[in-house]
Amino acid sequence: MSWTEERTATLKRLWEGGATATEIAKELGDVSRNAVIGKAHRLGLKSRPSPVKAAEKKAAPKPKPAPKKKAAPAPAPSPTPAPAPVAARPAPKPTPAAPREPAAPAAEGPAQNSAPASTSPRIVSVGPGGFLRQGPGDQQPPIPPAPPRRLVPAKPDPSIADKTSLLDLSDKVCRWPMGHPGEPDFHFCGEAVNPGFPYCVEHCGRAYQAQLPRGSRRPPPPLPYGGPRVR
DNA sequence: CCCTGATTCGC
DNA sequence: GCGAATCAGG
Repeated sequence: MSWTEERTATLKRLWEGGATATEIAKELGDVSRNAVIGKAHRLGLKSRPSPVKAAEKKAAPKPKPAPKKKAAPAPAPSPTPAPAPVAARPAPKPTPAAPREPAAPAAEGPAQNSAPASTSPRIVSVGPGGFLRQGPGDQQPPIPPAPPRRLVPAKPDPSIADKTSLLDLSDKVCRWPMGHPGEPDFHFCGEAVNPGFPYCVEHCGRAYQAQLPRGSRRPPPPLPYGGPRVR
């Protein structure tokens, strides 16, 4: 297997979605965990909470020798002592007081909302999944929109004749994806939307998770697809 | 031991 | 560019 456009996109989506390299490899199939990691790095994605990261200590008693396995190059003792490597390390100082840009809200993904907005939220009611339901004249979504990822056009297939295809989407029907893109039966929910949301009431509950108190957060943000079947 | 991601390096 | 082998932390 090669890294096609689609496989690469899937890798990127899953990687950024927090899936482990093993999970991604399993999902993609025909690739090893190492392949996934290697590809991810080549793509520029990198560094999600990794176990081996604390490679920084004031006192570094472990300079990490040369565990070269193959073609161990000779130390090459140069005749010249090569002294005075003066400006070796300027000690990069990345400006600790990095000022936050005025606005850079991650508009998608499991946004970890922080500020609890102390002012009264004017909540009308709360939906099944804990999302905030709004009144008609109150059209400011309290939660960043567009949780779902990209919509992939499903091939015209007779098996989905009765299903809601990409072309059937409108502002009135639930856009929640059912199944995985590319699969023959991939379609959309199609139920009547919860007013003010792109999804029906049921899927609003999945798309908009209630902001739980710190410490009681559930790790796996339920993505529309990309992992084990969600339906 | 298991898991994880990071890195290297021959291909 | 790819990924097995290896390293290294939890």
